[in-house]
Amino acid sequence: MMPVSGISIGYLADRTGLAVSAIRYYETQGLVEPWRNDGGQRRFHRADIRRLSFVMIAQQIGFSLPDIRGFLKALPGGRTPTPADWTAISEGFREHLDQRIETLVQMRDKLDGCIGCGCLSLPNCALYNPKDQAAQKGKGPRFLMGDRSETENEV
Amino acid sequence: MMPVSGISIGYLADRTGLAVSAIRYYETQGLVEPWRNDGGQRRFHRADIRRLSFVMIAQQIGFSLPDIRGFLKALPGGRTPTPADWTAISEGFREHLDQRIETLVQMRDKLDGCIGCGCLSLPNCALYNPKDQAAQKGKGPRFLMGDRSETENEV
DNA sequence: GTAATTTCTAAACCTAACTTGAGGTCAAGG
DNA sequence: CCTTGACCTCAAGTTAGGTTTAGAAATTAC
Repeated sequence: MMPVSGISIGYLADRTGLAVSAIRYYETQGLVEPWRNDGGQRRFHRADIRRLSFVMIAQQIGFSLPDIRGFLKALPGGRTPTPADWTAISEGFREHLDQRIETLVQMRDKLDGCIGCGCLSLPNCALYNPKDQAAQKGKGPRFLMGDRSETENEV
Repeated sequence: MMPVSGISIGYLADRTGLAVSAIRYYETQGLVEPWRNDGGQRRFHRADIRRLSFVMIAQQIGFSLPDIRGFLKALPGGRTPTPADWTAISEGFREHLDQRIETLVQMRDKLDGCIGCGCLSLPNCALYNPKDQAAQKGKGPRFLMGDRSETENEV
């Protein structure tokens, strides 16, 4: 085995495309855990290139940094994802993506309906109402677009 | 015609489901333009219920407040969208949604590819690289997941 | 052995979209 | 008249995900 001298933050930044400041920030968020050399500078594992790449991909897919920290912590020993880990995790990613897509498609369908009928009254409209907001109390828009029930002479 | 006395911010909040503070904020962003009564309190048009509902829908579809202000300003006289306006605008909304969906679907396809091949080297991976970031300089992850080229004994 | 880079820390700053708080006013009911 | 609730302004706080800055110390390059 070669000595594990570790790589510098600048090299890691080059290899991942992240800013040095971003990597330091990720450390505060528990996404990487470098050690320090004698001079007090951070040293990273080479595998952290892969680890941070994983972070970047997960972000693109829509996960927050706390989410991602959760994924990483769930791995045996909190290690950086191996190929096998990646296969398992990416299944979950796919489901997340599927859901996001599904939500948008539903929104699009709803929008098409609104265009088609032209009524603009949308009492059941999901557009402004992604998942839960509707059920809250008696509040919320009752006749969203166009409330012609009361005296409205304008427009 | 009845006198246009206008509605209060509290009533508008009730009808739209927005917080009073949010409506005041929207005013600072140029999304509504109430006038004041003798006591200095805001008075809104009844049509502003519809106007703010429009704002909420556009937000759900992914537009920023400045974007939305643009839509509203583009309308004749900066009026609240009428049914006819809505039909025209919603076509544009649909395109925006289509694009968002398309982006996610491409990401999903890419992800499927990564799962399938299991190589984890992703030199051309679009996942972390939504649209432009790749072209910048010589930077960026070169072998994203797993850079086995140099001495790497750890996983 | 210098000079030029890199890295260090801590705190402040940034955007978006709001909320909260302090301190004061306005309007309606009893 | 007095109280209560809705409203007012302005400043500061919030969350997410970072960036910027300043001054100092470590490392690398020549």
